[in-house]
Amino acid sequence: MENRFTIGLGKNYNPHDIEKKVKVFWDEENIYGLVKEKLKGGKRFYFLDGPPYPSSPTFHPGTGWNKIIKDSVLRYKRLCGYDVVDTPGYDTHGLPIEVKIEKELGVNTKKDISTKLGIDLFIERCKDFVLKNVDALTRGFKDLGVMMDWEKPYLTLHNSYIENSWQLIKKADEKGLLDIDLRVVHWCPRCETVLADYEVSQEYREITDPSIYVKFPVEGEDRTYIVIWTTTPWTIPANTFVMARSDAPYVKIKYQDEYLIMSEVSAKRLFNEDEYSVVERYSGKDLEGLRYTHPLHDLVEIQKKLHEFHKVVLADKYVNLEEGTGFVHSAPGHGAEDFDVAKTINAPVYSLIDDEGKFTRDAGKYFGMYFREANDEIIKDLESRGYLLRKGRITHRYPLCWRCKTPLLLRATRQWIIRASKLRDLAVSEINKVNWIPRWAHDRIASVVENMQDWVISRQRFWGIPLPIWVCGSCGNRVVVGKVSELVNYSPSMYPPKDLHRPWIDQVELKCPKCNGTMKRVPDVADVWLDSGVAFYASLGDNGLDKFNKLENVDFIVEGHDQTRGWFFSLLRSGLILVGRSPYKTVLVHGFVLDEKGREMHKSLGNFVEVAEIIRKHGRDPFRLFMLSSTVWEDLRFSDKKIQEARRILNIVWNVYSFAKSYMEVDNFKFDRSSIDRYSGILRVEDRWILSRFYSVLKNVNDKLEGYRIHEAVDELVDFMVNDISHLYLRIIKRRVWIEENTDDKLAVYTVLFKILRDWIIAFSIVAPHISEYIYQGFVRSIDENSRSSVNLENWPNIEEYRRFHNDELEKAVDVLRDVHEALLSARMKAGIKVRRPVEKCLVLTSNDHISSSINTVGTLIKELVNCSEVVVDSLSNKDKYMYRDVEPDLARIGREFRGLSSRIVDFIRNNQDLVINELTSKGYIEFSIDGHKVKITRDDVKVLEKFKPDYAFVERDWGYAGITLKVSDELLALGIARELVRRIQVMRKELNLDLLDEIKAVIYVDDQDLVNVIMKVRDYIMNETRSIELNVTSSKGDVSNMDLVREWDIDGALFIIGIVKVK
RNA sequence: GGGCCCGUAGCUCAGCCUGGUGGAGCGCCCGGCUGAUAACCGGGAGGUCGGGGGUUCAAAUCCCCCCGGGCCCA
Repeated sequence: MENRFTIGLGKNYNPHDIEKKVKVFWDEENIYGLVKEKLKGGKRFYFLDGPPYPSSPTFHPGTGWNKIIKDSVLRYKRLCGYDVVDTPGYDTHGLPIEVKIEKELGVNTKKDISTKLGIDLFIERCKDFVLKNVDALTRGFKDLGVMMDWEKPYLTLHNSYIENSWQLIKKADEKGLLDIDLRVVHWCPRCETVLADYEVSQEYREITDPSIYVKFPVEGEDRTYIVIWTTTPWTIPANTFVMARSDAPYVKIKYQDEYLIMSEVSAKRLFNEDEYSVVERYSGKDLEGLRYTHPLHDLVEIQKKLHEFHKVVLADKYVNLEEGTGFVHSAPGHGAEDFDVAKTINAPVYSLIDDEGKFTRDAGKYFGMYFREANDEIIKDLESRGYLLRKGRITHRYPLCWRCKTPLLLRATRQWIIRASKLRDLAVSEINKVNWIPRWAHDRIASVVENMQDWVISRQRFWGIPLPIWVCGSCGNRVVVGKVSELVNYSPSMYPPKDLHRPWIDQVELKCPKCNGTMKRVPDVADVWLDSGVAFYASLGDNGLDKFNKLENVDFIVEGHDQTRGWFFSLLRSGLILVGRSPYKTVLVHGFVLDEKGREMHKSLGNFVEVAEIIRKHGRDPFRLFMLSSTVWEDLRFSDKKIQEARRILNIVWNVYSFAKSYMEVDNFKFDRSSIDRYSGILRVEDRWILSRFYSVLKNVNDKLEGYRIHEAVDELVDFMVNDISHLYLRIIKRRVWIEENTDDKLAVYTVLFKILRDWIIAFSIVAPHISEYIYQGFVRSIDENSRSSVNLENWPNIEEYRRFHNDELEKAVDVLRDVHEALLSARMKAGIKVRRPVEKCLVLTSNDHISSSINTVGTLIKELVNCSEVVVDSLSNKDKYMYRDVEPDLARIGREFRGLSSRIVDFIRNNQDLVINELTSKGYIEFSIDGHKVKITRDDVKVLEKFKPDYAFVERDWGYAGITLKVSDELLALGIARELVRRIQVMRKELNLDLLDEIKAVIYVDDQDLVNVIMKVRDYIMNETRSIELNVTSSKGDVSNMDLVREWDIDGALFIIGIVKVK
């Protein structure tokens, strides 16, 4: 049945092959559908996908990481029996897409879209573009093995989504939070729309602007001026007043034949000391109300209305003395601070720039000029009138439009806002109820929330959610619509448009309930943060809010840390407006994918790596393992080498299952659930250990996954497979499974091994689903006939089944075993004795009770691993049995101290070693006389060396010594040679490509009758190990011509000729 | 300018919350294994734990300052 899932010896791990087959299997068998069916009615787990922006058909590796993290969590929850909400989403509206379509169509202005092209065509193109990209992205995500409801994603462009989103605005209106207000906003004159502060901050660039000092004539005083400084001459026509700082020192100076008023520091900065003289001093307060005449009042129409406000206004907050003149020229229509101050003095707010960035009629002479291009003209006019004090250029950081790189301008406009600042306190308390992982994510959102501002929701564009606000042309009454069906209430004869986008929705006119007048929709669309912010209920389809209320809250979201200020915040804000609380319970934050050097990956930097390319090169599972091993909330450095490492780990996984499968298959082993009980009485220490160990691993993995510390859980799983199963357990049990009969002992091993391997691969499927499915099909299903049709239909391993095996002491004993094992191998190495050669005894000298009792527990394993006949634990106090001490005189010291007597003293020490050592250890010194001279030797004059008796090889560790005996009995020698011969014959079998079960006849020739006799003693052993039905050992060169393979071997200097032939 | 994260072996990173002789993998050098074999095992070299100060018997770990990198915001 599982031809396509072949596992076994000789089959290598090939990710591409495996992944392809598994994908076909999942599709053909509709595994996703079966999983959904299985989980239907289970506990709900509401996961909400942060919708990526489909502006391109390919995605960043970071987006891949994002989806893979989500996938691992969802897979875990499904295996645990949760009926998960796994709808993927796409954030489909917004200007970047409009800009792309504009480029495709070759239109440059907003007006072109509405007049020449037609909004309907434009919207259709946006939609087509988005849907095409959504398709491609979905294929890409699916290809990574991400299991979500790809057939039914939520798109913010769906009618149901738009309709759901309207409820937020309606709710805001009901709560009295919706308003229309004059706001100074960043405006892109090319896109002709407002930008949110958030959008502005993304794109500051160094640009060069004029830097001018302008003289504003003081009213009623001859040749006297207030001096201001600006880098935006185009705002001067809109100047309304001048701000000063009350506590700052100002001066009136005489410069040439004029009088200039400015801050004291700026005078010093602008002029040399001998160029001017101070005429009068003021503090800012003294200057309050000082009136001036606008320098271009006769050229600018609107200035006629502004004359009464032309005076000095105190505004300490907004005037800094480090730059400029201490006077800030203020145009309330073009500066946020100016706007604030204007309100306090009831000054009017005029913006002289229109949507396209051109001066309006109010600007008089400058009417029709583009704002930045008017700079030169304005400077020229100021200069010709004698009002320009200085001019220069300055390079400074200036905000550009992040989509089209056009320099922005500040402009007062009427915008729809939601007064979110009123919800600030609620927000602060709500974020404390959310589980932020890691904890510092809370601090980050806190700093965002504490500054929560009113939310400008309107955008003057096309491709977005239309604001559901209708205003009456006659009486100004406004209506906010929360559902399409409500439209009919206002206008019974009306058919709602099939598509709720502009321009179709614009044609819907309602009858004013107050005056029967005609109500038209406001032309704006919504800020895209409204789109994604309402996803917590809008993504749930028709009547999303009702469904959300049933689910209670979003259980889990995870996005990159850039989304703190983005989606996490916008979801929260929308939740507060609509349901008065945080809409999510747990937030996991993940890092960014950077390139190898830690720089951001960008196509423009040339360090961008396509996901498709990674998959082609390494495979999906290695990529997933690599990403899921990385600390979730820290940035991840992309690295080919690390992916290869991940692949190597998967290769070990593969080899373990391949090993297990080969043997279980040969023995026709079948697993059934009761067998673990049947064999529990005869389990060996290693079996009990690995079961206990798996309990501990499972416990840690569960804890870590519940806390979303995914990378730690993955580490734990991988470490268990590589270090506990592959490196230790398999090595220990190898001999037990080589036995040919189906002994209970072997069946017990198989049972333990199978159970653990089955449960492990189920757990691992959340990390590497393809190889896990493949192994589940090729290994688990062929040995356990009661298994499910897919690993995805399994249950998460039940830790309770392992609890009774938990034995902490045993686990610690095996830690000791590892330590001692390593020390003993090191001792063998020191003595130059290969592991293949058996030794008589392994010795452990220690006074550490934990070490000695542990060895008593696991001593049999040491015998197996170190290849010795006996393990002896002895107390450290008995070490004299194995070692002796030498005293080595320190010649330099003794020579210096005793001069002529030195050589005789040295001789004495060397000839009386025992005496010297005893005296030195008991008293710390020894006295004797040479030629009647009294000599006192201390510990410092000699070195005491510990040496081992020649029969032993020891190494030192912090707990004592580990060693082996070097004397070898004839029997052991024979066994050693046997293992050398076995190994060579195995190599030859391999060379002939023999099957595990094939039998051979063999002949061994060696020109030494003694060796022949030795070998004859272990002939049976050799035959058994090599599956030989006949073995001829001889010292006479016989006939080897009918052998399949003949080889010469050099073993410890003796020449052996071995021939083998396969039995047909 | 502010908030947060990171800085540990040649490279990539654990360890830090809860102070007690600095670890792993990769790479390198030497050796071994050979019925998992394009796999595996052992040994070795390699660290001023970014720098400086403080607390403490004891600091990679806690506190303060500084330097470098990143993210978010001004």
